Amino acid sequence: MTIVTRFAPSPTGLLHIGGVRTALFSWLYARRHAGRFILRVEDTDRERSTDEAVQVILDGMQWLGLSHDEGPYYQTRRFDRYAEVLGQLLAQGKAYHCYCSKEELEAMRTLQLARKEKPRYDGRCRERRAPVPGVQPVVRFKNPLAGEVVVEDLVHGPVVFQNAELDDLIIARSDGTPTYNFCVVVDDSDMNITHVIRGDDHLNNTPRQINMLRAIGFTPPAYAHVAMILGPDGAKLSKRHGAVSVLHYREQGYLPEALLNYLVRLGWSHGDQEIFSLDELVQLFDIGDVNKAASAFNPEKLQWVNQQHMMRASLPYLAAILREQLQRLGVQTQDQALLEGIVAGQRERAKTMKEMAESSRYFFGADVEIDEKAARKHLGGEGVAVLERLRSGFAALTDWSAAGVHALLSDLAAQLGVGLGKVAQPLRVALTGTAVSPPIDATAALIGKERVLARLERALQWSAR
RNA sequence: GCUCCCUUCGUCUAGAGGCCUAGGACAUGGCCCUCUCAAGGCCAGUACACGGGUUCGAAUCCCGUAGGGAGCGCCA
Repeated sequence: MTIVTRFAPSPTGLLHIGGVRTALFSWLYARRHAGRFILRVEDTDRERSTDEAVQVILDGMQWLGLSHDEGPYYQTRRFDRYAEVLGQLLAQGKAYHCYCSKEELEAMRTLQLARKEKPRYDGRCRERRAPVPGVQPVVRFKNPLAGEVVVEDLVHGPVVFQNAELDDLIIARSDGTPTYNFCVVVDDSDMNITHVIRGDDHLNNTPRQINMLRAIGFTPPAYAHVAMILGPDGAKLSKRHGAVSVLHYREQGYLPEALLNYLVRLGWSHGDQEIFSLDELVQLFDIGDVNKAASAFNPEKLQWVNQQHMMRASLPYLAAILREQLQRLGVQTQDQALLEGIVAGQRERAKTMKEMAESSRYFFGADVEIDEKAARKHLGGEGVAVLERLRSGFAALTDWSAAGVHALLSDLAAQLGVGLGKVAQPLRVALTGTAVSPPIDATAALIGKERVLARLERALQWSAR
């Protein structure tokens, strides 16, 4: 049997990391078993669904590389099909029209709550024969009255629900449009979904869906309900710390494979391994190994994971991302060698590609902005003499490479009888404007002789002012 | 209120009765390396929610309690 999973987000809010994680689990499970992965947009709530949210889902999935084999399907384009199944259920007496008014229903609920009962529809229209004039009825599914439904959940194990706890839910509104639970059931059945992997907020819906699935003659799929992601404070994820569009992470300079790696480790592990390539995940992931408990989102660890991936990624790949990030800062460049050189020098001192771009501005443009504090510390006093010696030394340097620069610096330090730091720091401030950069020999090599000499000159001017 | 779910370091997790005086990772502190900052290496502290059982033996099994979460919509 071919494994078929799906990711079925509703575009009523922007796709965030919680959704991404369930998408990832579904995708991984399908890939792991050489199955199919379907993308389905559950947009039946026309009031709250937005085109922007749909776009974020599409763009986000693409950025992350979570490719689908089918779809995207849109529920709003399948209304004819839902109407067809609805008609069948009605004809077979498995669903019925309910003429209760919202007021009537509301009264019923408050009464039940007052009696400390679980609010539920009492089925008063179940056996009604005659329509009520002037009332557009809703359609309710006739849920079994007795017995139990067992959800064989892949992460929770068997979960038992009593049918007596369930009521006859509305599957079509009075305007004829189908509701969520019904659409899901028809879709999962039509699309031959074998494994439903979703948030555990749906666990309570599952017995109803199983009953409906059986009513339309489909063997229910396997289910796996995964816990949600909490904010760093352990509370529900909010806009403050992560309930933002996934694309936000792209803007912030995170690598898609790093985000995925971080997310998969929330509730899943493989021994002591922390860093995984996507291929490894496809090999190792199993939905049955996922934890039951919710986990908190930890931005620091995400950063660490991101840097680990940066240190492992290829130079050309990172160079392309760095170029995009630089563009956001208004720096345009096509110099591939320079970009790769920067990546090589910066990737172990930046947590994100955005941070790398921000701390690499001195590789571009003619001048650098000199940081006052760093300049005061390194460009004054004995630094001046160092800078002057450097100026003449560099002017005469023919081997313009990191090794060549390094040789010059060590010689100078030896001549002056000081440590390398006494030479390197003034030079660093002169070249980068700051006291922090990749190794100064490599940095100087990347910046180039012409600009190095110009910046040395300018630093000397700063000292003399 | 009712139903369902969850509970190991601050955080992510390992752990499927003896290997656990509970392992790894992030974060934190210290040391080392070092031209800066990092990266890397080493070291340190901090956890089995609580209470009862079962057992020669429990983080692991059972039962309660507490705490947290979800659902109970003509929302998805």
